[in-house]
Amino acid sequence: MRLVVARCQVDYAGRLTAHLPPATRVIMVKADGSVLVHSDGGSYKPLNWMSPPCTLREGVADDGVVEWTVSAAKSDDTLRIRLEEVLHDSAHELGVDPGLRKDGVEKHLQELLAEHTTTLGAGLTLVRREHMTAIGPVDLLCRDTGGAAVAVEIKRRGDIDGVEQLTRYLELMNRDPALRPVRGIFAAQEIKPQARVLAGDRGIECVVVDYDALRGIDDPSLRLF
Amino acid sequence: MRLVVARCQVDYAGRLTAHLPPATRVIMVKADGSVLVHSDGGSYKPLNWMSPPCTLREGVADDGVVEWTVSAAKSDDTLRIRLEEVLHDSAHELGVDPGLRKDGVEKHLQELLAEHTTTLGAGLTLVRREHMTAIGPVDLLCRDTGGAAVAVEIKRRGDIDGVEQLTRYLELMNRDPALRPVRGIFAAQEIKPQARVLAGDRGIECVVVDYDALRGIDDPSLRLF
DNA sequence: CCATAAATGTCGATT
DNA sequence: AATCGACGTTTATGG
Repeated sequence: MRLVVARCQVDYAGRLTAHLPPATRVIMVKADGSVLVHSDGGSYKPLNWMSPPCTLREGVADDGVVEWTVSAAKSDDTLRIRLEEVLHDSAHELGVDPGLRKDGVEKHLQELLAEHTTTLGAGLTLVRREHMTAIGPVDLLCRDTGGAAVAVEIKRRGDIDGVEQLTRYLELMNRDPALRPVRGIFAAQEIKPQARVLAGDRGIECVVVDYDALRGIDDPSLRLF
Repeated sequence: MRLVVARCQVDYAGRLTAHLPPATRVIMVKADGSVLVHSDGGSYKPLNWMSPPCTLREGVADDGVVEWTVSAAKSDDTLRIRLEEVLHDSAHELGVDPGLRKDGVEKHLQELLAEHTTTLGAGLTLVRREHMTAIGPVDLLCRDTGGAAVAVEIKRRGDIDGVEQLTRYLELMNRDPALRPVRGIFAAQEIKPQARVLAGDRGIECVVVDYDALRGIDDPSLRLF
């Protein structure tokens, strides 16, 4: 890992073209050759970058300024960095990273809801998780007290896309005489207004689920701090 | 901007929980308090991070190890970094960045296609760009040689979402007696097979557009290098 | 300020 | 390798 702080100008040409006027920035060159140009604000996204696999070639422009040309290996994407004034330049041996362990995403929410289907509606019972259809798996297939099938789509954030997805499943499942009629439930920690409206128009019920309550907010073993 | 290279352990708790075992990494602390933890590989996304607005508090753990606690201002997201061994620590004044200029995204593609509607189909003429409907603007509204309305949805990458979007517009527009019948064209630089199949099923025509050809690939003033 | 759509999205899983 | 869906998405844009 090489860290450079420099007054620089950057140009990118690839899927789009982009230009950064001269200013002082941090340039990160990773062991795999990838390059990140960061400013002192914004969030984790660099102003400009080149993803691996790529190669860095150091050269000198016509006016004598040091210039890096970073070229992608598979496409003709190119990043050109003019280093007008280098304020810091250091290299560091980092080694291979053991990587990140995650917990708490949609899969976990699905597991919890599968075990607590009544959260979605009184009397609902689970038939199976990941019920397969021709166009993909439905998160939960349930039956209500009347024995009718209920397809459940689970999202962390209930967006319009999720409603469309569930609509496609329902359309398909309702062609199956063995299942018909199938109604839909759209379950999420948060449901966007537009998604709610579309769901209503499609006769799909919306349920907002409380992840922390399901997980058991009082269980101290699940809290890090 | 502060740059720290250190053997560290990181824990995040917020919308999910995540853990990084001890290893040497680069930690970037930006002027706005945001923190990025980078390894020596991967792409531009940090292993862990905290977005602004947030505050960094430096403390010492029970075992004497220096520990940073970064807390988000608006949520209770927390990032905890145990600095087991600091190999490098430097601070740099960067100043405000003038920002990025971009060119070549969807809007530009839409401008180009608006001026060259025949690329989408022989005899097509433009009625207007950004034709407003109750659920949002249709990229292009055209008429064909027979005078029938044609709604065009433009994407850089033609995905299933875009087909769904156009479908919603068409459904709505076909309820309008003044426009009916309206057919659809899905235009993109690249169209995914699944999107193509769905479009076919909906009676929507797919057109792959060559951005470079439209822009005029031979115009040297548009080439950076 | 809230809501939605785009992104040089990135990332992981699965075909 | 290609495709698909999720993401602590982030970021820009319009109401």
